[in-house]
Amino acid sequence: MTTAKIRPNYHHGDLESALLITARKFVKKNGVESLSLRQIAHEIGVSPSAAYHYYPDRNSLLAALGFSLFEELADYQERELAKISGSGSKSVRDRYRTLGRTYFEWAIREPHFFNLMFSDICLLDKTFEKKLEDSRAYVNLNRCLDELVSVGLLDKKFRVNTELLSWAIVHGATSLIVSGHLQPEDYEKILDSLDLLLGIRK
Amino acid sequence: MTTAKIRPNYHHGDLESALLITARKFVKKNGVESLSLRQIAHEIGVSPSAAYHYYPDRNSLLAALGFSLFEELADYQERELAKISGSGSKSVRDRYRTLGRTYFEWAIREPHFFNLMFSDICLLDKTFEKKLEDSRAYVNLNRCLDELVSVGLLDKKFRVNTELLSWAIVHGATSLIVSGHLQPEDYEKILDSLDLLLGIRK
DNA sequence: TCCTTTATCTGAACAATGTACAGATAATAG
DNA sequence: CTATTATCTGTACATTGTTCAGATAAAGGA
Repeated sequence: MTTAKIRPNYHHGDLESALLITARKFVKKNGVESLSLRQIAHEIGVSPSAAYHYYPDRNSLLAALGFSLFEELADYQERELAKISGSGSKSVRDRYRTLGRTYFEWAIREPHFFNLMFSDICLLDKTFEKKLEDSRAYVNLNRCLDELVSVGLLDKKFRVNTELLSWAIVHGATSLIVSGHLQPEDYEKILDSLDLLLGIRK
Repeated sequence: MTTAKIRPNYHHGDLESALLITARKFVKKNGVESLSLRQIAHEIGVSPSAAYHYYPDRNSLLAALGFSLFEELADYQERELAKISGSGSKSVRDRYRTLGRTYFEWAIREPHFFNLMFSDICLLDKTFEKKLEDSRAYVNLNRCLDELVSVGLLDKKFRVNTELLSWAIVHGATSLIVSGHLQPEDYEKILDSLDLLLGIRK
């Protein structure tokens, strides 16, 4: 339970994370455009300008939110990965599929989050570029591809930028579906088309 | 009475397309967020509310702009396609590559356009879904894939949803690069990785 | 030609927004 | 207990999207 504050006005106590949590709720429901700093401040119970002590402007708050959403996605992916035990050929393949499936499903479930994460709002945060190699989702993908090699499902000489290709396919399908240019059922079609080309039978 | 009627303020003549043209200029320069109906109206020389005679709100103007940008992209693609003559194996393969390359290059050159086209602003226009089959870019892609089959570069039995797969790969790579999560040089890496998997040598 | 109708645009107004800034208030350190 | 610092308020300003009554020009009919 939260600590009972005698004075909820001055010194909120944890305004910085309260701003993030409330912003998350607003974006989740109505998307980035509808987010209003004043509404957030009102909901928390602080003055409209209180947020400026933690974030220089509206976009900075949104960027911080976007950054945290990458962690959320990785959390979800790792939770789903954990459900698959073993290191056999079938398990590794399942894990590889799961990485893509979770990416897609998460975006379908929270399209507003997905749009924020890949909008130019999160672009101004230059730390993103450096963080790519350290991104948990990216690390998990690379590890999974290495497992595919070690288990004999992917020849070592073919493992050249396969993490980029995998990401591009899953992200492309997801993005086109989230933006309404393709239908949700097209996700499976796209992966099946690739499998067919690669000579993989289900 | 206040404004001099020397200049034809009333009845601009072609305000609807002037709005589109000016909106295009603003989005091209600073993106969707920065677009202001009042600035547009001021630049054209009409009152702030003049636009509402042609578009019910700001997003409708942006959606109309986004729609026209799909045509612009198709124009550019067809112009580049026209530079490649012949129906031989090499020409067809060149055309296929060109479709992807132009998609990517266009997005890199006009990232704000690309973002608008695949934003949820252009989602509310329900006509988009129906127009997919009629979209020139989509038609060109399908035609090109059929040519790949007829020229022997793609076995007929593998041509299942390959247009969706192709689009997803190119769009995914492009989107990740435009959003700053990958670098421009990754586009070639991704296509090369696919070629390697498919056993295609350059 | 004059009159009526219709399409097009203006002007003023309103509520909401992001943001800046001076000062009030509470927590903290000495 | 006092001085300092971090945190938040209150006010203010410019800008925005949008509405709406009415002005103006164009078009059509007599």
